[in-house]
Amino acid sequence: MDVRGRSRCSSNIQSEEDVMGLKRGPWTVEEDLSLMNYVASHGEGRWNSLARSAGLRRTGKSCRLRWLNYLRPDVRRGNITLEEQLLILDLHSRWGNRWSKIAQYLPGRTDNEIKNYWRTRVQKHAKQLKCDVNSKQFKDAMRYLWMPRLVERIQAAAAASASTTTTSPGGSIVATAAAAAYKTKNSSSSNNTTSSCNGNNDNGPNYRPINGNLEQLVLPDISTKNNEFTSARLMQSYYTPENSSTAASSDSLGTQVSPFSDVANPYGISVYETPNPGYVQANQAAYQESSLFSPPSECFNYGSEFFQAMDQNNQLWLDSGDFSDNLWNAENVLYLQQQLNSI
DNA sequence: AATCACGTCAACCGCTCGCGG
DNA sequence: ACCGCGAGCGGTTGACGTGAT
Repeated sequence: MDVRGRSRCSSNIQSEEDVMGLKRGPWTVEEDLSLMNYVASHGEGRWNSLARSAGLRRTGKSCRLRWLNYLRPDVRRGNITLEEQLLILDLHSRWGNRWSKIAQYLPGRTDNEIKNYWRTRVQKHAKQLKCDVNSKQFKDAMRYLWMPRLVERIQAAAAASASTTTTSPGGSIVATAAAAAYKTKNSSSSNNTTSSCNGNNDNGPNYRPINGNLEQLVLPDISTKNNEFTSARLMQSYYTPENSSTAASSDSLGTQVSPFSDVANPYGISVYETPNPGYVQANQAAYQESSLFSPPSECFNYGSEFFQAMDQNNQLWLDSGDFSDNLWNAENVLYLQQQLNSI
């Protein structure tokens, strides 16, 4: 349990809330248990009345947030994996700050967590490079430098994992999907590369297997609420349980046990099970075509020089330890700054 | 040991949207 | 068409942790 002692509320608001009988700030264990027990027996929704009925001196908003971001059984905690980083970068390039939409493709991760990751990690790197996180330069640096390196790291980890027959921690997203989408997008329409960040391209990711081993990897549209069941079934067909390398059957829909439940439930209480949002596993081979991340030269006029220079600097991208930290070390940042400034 | 600076992330805020009356 | 309410979303805040000095 990681309830920190916070009292961030101003004294004025605090006193008003006290008058109203409402509590703010960090949740106590007792409050968590009350909320979990109530949701377990009555389900989610109608948060204001839920708060009252459960005897919680909290706003409905607060209850909803606490449940969604912390108490939900399938909330996944821990570091953002390389695969998840790749997905976040890719999906953010498509949708921008649509955190909840991005979170839909990272099972167990909340929009809040993804948002925090973006602000604390990605924006920090943009700051280091002295360019705006929304600038084309930074986006291209992500797309053609950061993400390819992430893919390489994922491949290396997968190879190492295969050789030692260990499994990926936490059954995390097998995010070759993002790279597969990359491949598809970059090879089919180079213009998308530069237009996908403005919100016009609001289609769902079109993750397809490059090698064709999997029958279908087009991620279904999960944004439509009135076809939730259909979407769930579709996604279930892409769902890959932890430690499995093949797509799972959809027969267990509705009784799917979250692969993350062991680490997600802070109190070890099984509240209820929901159809687990599926996720895509594309074949690792999707990455291995040499032209995968070659920047389409027509998309941005500095591409060839920028990236040839990168390729020529053999030492620059040699990674050890944490990928992102290594990639963005002082030397690399300086080099990137020089490249960006020369554009 | 004390202090400072910075990163992390849970929680709150304000706003928008959708729905029912 | 309008209104009120609940739900959800993105942005922001600030307490806490941790490493550096």
